[in-house]
Amino acid sequence: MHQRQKKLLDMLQSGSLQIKHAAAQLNVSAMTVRRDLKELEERKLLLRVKNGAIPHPACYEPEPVAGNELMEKKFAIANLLYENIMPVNSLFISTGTTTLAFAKILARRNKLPVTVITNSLPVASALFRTSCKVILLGGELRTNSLDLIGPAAERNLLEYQVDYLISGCDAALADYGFYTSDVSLAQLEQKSLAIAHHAAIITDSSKFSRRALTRFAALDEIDLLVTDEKLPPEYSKLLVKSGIKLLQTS
Amino acid sequence: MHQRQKKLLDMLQSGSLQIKHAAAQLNVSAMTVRRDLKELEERKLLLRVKNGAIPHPACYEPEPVAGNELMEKKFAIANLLYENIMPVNSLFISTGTTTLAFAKILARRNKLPVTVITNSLPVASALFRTSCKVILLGGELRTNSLDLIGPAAERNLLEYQVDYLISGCDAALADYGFYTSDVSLAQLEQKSLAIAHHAAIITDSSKFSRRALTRFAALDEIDLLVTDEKLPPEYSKLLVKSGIKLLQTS
DNA sequence: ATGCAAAATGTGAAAAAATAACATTTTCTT
DNA sequence: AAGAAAATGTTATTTTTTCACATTTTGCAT
Repeated sequence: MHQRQKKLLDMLQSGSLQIKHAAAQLNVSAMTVRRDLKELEERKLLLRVKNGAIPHPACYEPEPVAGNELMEKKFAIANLLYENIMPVNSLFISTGTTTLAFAKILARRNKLPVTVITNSLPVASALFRTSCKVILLGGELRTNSLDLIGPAAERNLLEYQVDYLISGCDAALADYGFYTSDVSLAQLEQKSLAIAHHAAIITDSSKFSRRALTRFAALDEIDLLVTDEKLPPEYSKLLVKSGIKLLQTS
Repeated sequence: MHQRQKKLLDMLQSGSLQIKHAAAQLNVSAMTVRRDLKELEERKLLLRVKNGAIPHPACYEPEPVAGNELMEKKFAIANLLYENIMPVNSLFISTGTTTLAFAKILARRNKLPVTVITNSLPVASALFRTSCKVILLGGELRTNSLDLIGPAAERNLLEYQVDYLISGCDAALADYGFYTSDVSLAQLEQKSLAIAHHAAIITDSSKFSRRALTRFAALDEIDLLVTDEKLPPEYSKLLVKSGIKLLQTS
């Protein structure tokens, strides 16, 4: 990396950076600074804002949001869940983009003191400075999904009890259960089922009829499923027959 | 808050927001959206970027400091520490703004696989997508300082051993020791000293001759102290006499 | 209801910033 | 040392933002 780009990152460390100021300090034209900032932004090292740049908010989302359309659907689902389970005293919110959407809705709508246990940094951060008390499981941080899994997280989990487990899934019902593509995560999900009085799964309908690596829950372990309106009827029947309360966005 | 502003925040939840798009969707002029965004930005609810806005990224930063003079000093100190202890295999990085500066330097300069244990979310997030393996202690999240303290964190800590402890302090040497103003944090710091082979404290010289609530370390428990050039000579002598290696920025 | 004041919103001009295209300088290779 | 390639600077163009002011809406007292 160019020496000058390193200096730009240095300047950024103290919070933010203005193009004019940086150009003067480095004795180059504003255009050059712009070009550097553009390159550094592409490498996810910073974020350009009007007039300059700020450090990359790496924490904020596991993935740099791609499909807004799907996200809106997820928020609708999360919102429906919120309206149907609140108020509760304690929640476990698992890792995932749909569960993160739920956390954000909780952050904005809930004014009561709720204890939230989570293994996801984005979820914890979404509840930053809200009325929620947040307990984060410890363990090894997976830096792609920004969550904590593994033996340490599982040990921590067993010290708590919650009213509701909120979880997503990568695949549903293929052979009657809920699946995730990560083995260690499945293990953690299984243990969270054990500490929760009720369990809800939120997922968009595209996950049905898919398969994924590991099953973490059988049908009768789940109390509530929230999804969108496009769920094929054969699945609805199956869910209802298994005693799962089914909610769909309209 | 105005209904429309709530809607804007809603749109933002899915990642980002474009002024034109939002104006069309809300049936108002772009100017009105701009005005709303400006107001919401002042309330720290979002960040305006070219053409729109993104959610407020400061989630993992304790304070959204911009252009802090003291911060530059902290980076100089942290940098000096980096040059003197690296390479190591494992580190415990405690919570604090100076230790966060160290984490950022580590993130940028280090290319080797280092295991970092921390109780600070900002530190964990600074090491996001680096060669470092990050272990986060579990426990209750303090949402002001974004760190984890308490019994759960302490229990977690005891399962590890590290080469170096990196810690800051709120006060130093008043009656020969290192102090913090938070009792639970002091307790955690004491335990981290027990699991570390070496201990370093990084702090600016303004902390000397101050007092703070709780002592977490005696002089002989510390191996290395890094501070700036303004440390009064009587303290240097005292430190060196206690066998502490002293480093000062120039 | 009516009129008035205050607030909110819209409009177009002006300023500022980002981009693009092109000119110039520097660096590297042979 | 020449030429190509890369980096940087300059200027023009486009886009975005801001500002000032006109218009509409809202709230409230009469």
